[in-house]
Amino acid sequence: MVKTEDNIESSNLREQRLSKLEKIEQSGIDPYPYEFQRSHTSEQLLEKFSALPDGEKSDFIATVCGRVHNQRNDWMFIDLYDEDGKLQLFSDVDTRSEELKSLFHLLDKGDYIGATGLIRRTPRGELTLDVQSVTVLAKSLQPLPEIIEGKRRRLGIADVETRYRQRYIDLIVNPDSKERLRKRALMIHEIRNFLNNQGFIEIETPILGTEAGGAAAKPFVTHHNALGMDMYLRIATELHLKRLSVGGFERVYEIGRIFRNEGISIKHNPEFTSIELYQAYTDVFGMMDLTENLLRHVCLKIVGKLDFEYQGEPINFTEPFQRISMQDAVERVTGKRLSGIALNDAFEEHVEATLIQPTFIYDYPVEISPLAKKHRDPELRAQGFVERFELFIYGRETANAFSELTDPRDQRERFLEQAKQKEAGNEEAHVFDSDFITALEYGLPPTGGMGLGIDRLAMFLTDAASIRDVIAFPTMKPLH
RNA sequence: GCGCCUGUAGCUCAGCGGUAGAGCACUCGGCUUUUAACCGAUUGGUCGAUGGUUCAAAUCUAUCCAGGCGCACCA
Repeated sequence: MVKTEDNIESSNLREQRLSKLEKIEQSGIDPYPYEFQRSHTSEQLLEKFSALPDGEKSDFIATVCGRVHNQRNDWMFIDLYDEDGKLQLFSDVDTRSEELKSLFHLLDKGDYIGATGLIRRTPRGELTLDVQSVTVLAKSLQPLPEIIEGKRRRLGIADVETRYRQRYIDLIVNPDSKERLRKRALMIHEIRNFLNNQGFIEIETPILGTEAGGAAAKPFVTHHNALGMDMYLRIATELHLKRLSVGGFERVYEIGRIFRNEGISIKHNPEFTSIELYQAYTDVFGMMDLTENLLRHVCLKIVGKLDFEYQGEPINFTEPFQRISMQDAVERVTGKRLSGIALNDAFEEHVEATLIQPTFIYDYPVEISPLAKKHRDPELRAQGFVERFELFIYGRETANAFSELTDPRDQRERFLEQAKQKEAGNEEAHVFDSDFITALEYGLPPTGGMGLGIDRLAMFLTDAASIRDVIAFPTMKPLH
């Protein structure tokens, strides 16, 4: 137990801070006030006074606010952070008012404060606000984590579990984490921009449904009490979006959350974000061009150029993406010309991991493509190929597209085949969606469709090793 | 689901059968126009949980909990 003159009695940092909080209240200050008017953000001040020479004072009074990240020399120097960045505050110990003295005594790193004062630049070149008054904006009861990096000590956290479970701490202390989420948001914004500018419309389709179709995956099951029935979280947006195509939306897409009841890994989170888009009167090759253009656009906006490093590996979007058929790709490595499931297995085993630079692999076996149109080339059609591509980057499947199957008779057969597999025990076989077939019977025009994992794209563009780094609150087991 | 590794102070870690340690943070004092400020002192822990072995367990062991990585499944 610590016994001080101020009678702060505690064996616990939180208790200490609680005690300070009470003292702030007792002095008539609201530690959790309702609003605050600032005159500038840190970034605005740095910009406004970029020409102020070292050691010069301005005659400008500003009011700023943010979180105290560090304090030196008995609150003489304070690093105040807002969303834009840092501004240093200065308060001379000798000339400090009594109120300020006692207030600083009750503040801690992590507290939110506002401050008003004259702007100057120190002889060492740091833009600084000479504190005249301080407002408490939120007392922080929890100490912020710090790490030692070589000789440098800084706010930070090494424990990845805490970073994911308590993302707010991660965001406070790790600028990189905040930047990643910012870039992800910008990326999604730019995808929408790109598509909206080409006449696409975004329509939301159901997440909750009576069956989960459109992909081969196990769904999450939930229950609707009033209807007295189990319902499923969607595993794809495909079948609903194509119904919209039937309805006459010629360019439609949805960016939304998908749920798949599968394992968790560095590349998999049970809920993730996909984009699927459908464009009438085009085919799988139209989708290749669109995908390539979309990725270039987004890369340029997020990274600022068309090449970047992912986990130390240079990735280049400058050149036209390579395009090679699955048969050719496999033959090049194994010398064998295969088809069907054997082809796909050989591809996954021998080729996939080698596709570091963006590569479109096209012409897929019909067995694993129940929603794609049979190949227009009679020979390839006879060998059981459909018009489909997947885009690989860094050995990972990044996008998936077809000439959409529009013949309701063929679609019925494909679904029947899937139903057989389901009966044979394949939990992940597609469900038979009879209303979808009815929709096709009303007529789906020739359509190209493409799907892309937003999280995985965000990983590439922000050089994130784990999908959890680009998801604000990744799925975690509860503690106890 | 399987395999390997990890869990000790607020943070980062050492200790690996014999009285729980270090640096930083916190608190106090000194000094101060600093940016890891500096100097000194104090404080702080049911060693992830529960059993077992032992005179003695943070240490050995079993089970469980949580996490990381790899494999499998998948996007």
